[in-house]
Order: sequence, then structure tokens, then C-alpha cells
Amino acid sequence: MPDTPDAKVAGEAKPVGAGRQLLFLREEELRLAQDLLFFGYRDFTAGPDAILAELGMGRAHHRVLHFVGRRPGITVGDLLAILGITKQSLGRVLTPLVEEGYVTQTPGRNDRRQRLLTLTEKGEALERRLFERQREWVMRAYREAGPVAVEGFRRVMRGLMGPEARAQLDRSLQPAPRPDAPQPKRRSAA
Amino acid sequence: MPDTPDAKVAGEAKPVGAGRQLLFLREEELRLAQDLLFFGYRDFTAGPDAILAELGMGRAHHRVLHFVGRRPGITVGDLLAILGITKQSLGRVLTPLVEEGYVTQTPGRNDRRQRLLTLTEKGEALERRLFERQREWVMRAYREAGPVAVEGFRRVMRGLMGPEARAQLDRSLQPAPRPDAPQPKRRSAA
DNA sequence: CAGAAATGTCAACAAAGCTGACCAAAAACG
DNA sequence: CGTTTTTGGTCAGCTTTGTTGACATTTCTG
Repeated sequence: MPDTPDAKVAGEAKPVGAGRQLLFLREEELRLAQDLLFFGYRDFTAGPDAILAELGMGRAHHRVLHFVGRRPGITVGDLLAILGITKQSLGRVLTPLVEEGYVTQTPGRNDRRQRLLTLTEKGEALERRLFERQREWVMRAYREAGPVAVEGFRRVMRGLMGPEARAQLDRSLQPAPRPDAPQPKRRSAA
Repeated sequence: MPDTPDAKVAGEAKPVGAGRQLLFLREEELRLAQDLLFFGYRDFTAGPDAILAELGMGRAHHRVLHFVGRRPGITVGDLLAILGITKQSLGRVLTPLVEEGYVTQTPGRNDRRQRLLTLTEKGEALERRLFERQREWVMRAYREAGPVAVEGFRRVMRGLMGPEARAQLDRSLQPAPRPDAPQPKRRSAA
């Protein structure tokens, strides 16, 4: 089956009959998924990792830059919920990022306890650099696989996420909720 | 079918025209890919992680169990190449796995320097338990997404892998190479 | 004002990577 | 045969990024 290096990676070439969606999940196919996720994720992160290493940073810094860039003005608490780590762990990467001028903290206008996080120009520049590296990589994969495969990829990856992550993802697709507008007493969803 | 809370995650519903495969890669779509991979991979590994934690093990142990299970009789060197770590790092998880009876080492028959690695019954049982947990998770995602999406997922994940990982994947799909047959002087592909 | 919430910080620990140095057994080479 | 290379293991020390637990500060809220 792995005849040509690319064509139908390891999927049965059987015409996908209507009702038999339960049979195509044989053990080998699941094991293949494990392999794909391990190797794929590892190589997906390798590019940025190399850039970060030169700057004495790690993947955790990238994640902060990424999610702060995605939701400028995000609160520390929300960032913690997204990353799913403790504030001590976050502090260890966030504090240096602030000290070295990649991220700014500004007190919230409604709630001055909050430190709203935003990328500085320097932070945006680095985030963009990391993004571009990763973009090339993903673009290659997308191009090779084609638009239909990309849509399938998204659907499956989304299915691999737990309900909380899905909610967070949906939220991050919303048009950021006016960080200074009077907000209706949000209960932290953790 | 999954038009319910899932349909078209965040993809443009535009009919995928023929030649415009270069345009559909807008920035937001790439950022979505980053999010999907982060959350998806994290939640994909969460199940096994929980089981492993009870046994005082980590993800690294799972990887060893997985790849030894996949290629019984694998040499330490080959396992190192697959995992892409140093032998010291491997030693820290492999030695305990051997000591606690999950993995056996038997000297190679052609090359008695080699320690061919195989799962014991205990090792197979644990690997299977981890596998089943992950299977349920992946199955849910596959079912929700449908067979066509699964094929797309595979194609994209494979594209995200670097050339070396692809080669290793192909090799692991081969019918394991008779660990005791006289082998034709393999040059280590590091 | 009292208490809860948002954030920060100190200390200690763990998992899983890394480098460098060094050793032994077995194979391969000349 | 003797030398060199390969395979694998081990010790020691360092790094990143996660964890708990305890405690302080500021600010909001009832």
C-alpha cells in the first residue's frame, strides 16, 4: 500500500461505502494516527524552536507570543486558561518577555487589578518571524495535500480537541471583546 | 452530517475552485492551523498521560512502549533514530521499563552487541491499555469528521513531517525485517 | 470594612530533554 | 593477529517547562 511515496498515505483505497464508517477504524489505522501526530507535531514545531533557541527562548515563549498576538489585551487569567498551565509556569516565561520588551502590561480600565497583555513592536516582529517560518512549513503541507484534505485535517484536529479547548478556539475566532468595555461579570471558565 | 455544532470549523465555504490553491492560505487560516495543532495534540495525549501518571511514568515511556510494540526486536540505535533523542535521554526511560519488566533486551543473533527490544506481556498489556484510551478519543474525532476528512487529515499530517520522519514512517509500515535474518550491512541512516 | 478576586513571587521538586566524558563488548578492517 | 569502529551503557551536570504550597499586594464587591 505505501507504493508511491505520497498517494493515499495508508488509507484503504476501498470506495468509502455509505454505512461502514465503523469498520474503517482498524487497529493499524489508529496506530498510524499516533505516528502521524507524533512526527507531524514534532516537525511542525521544529522551525520556530530553532529560531527561539538562538534567542535563549523555548516553545513556551512562542505560545505566549502567539496567543497574546491573537487576542491583544488579553488578561493573565484568560491566557492561563487557554494555555492550561499554572501562573507560576506562565510567570517564568512572561516575566522575561516583559522585561525584554516583547510584551507590555497595562492595567485594565474597568478592573485595575488586571494586567492586559499586548505585544510590543518588537514582540510583533518576533511573533511574525516565527509565524512566517511555520507558515512556509504548513503551506507546503497544505499545497501537497490540496484544499479538500485541508478541510478534512481541520475537522479531525478539531475533533481531537476536548470541549473546553473547542470553546476557547471558538472564542478566539470571535472579534476580540473590546478589552475596556463594561463586561457582564464573566465567570472564569476553569 | 456533522452540520451540527461542528460544521465547517472556520474554513471558507467557497467552492474550491481548481487553480486557486495558493489563495486559500490566508494568514488567519494558518493561525488556525497553529491553534488546532496545539490544542489537538495536547488533548490527544491527555488520556494516556493520566494513566501513565498513576504508574509514575510520563509521555516518554509511552513513546518507547509504542514504538517497541510497533517493531518488536528493534535495536536501541533504531529506536533512538525514530525518537530523535540521545541515548542518555532514552536510557532514563528505557532502563526503568526494563527493570520493571515491561521490556526485554535480548542480544542480537547476528550482532551480539545489539540489545533487541521487545515488549513483555506486562508491557503489551500496558501499551494496549494506553492504546485503547487513545483509540476511543481518535475514533470519536474520526467518526465526527467522516472518512473523507480522515484521509485529508492523514495527507496533511504526513506533509507536516520532515523527510526523515516520512522515511521512518514508511519503514514502520513495512513488515518488520526478520530481526535474526542475515542482514545486508545496513548503514545507519543518521 | 471584610472578603474575594487577579496577579505576582519565593521555594522546592519532577519530567525529559541536552552535553561531555568515559567504559566494555563485539564486530569489522587491514 | 591487532587495531579501530560500532553498539550500547553509565556518571555527572545543566536546561526548560511543567508542578505544589505558601504568602503578599492591589483592587473590586457586597
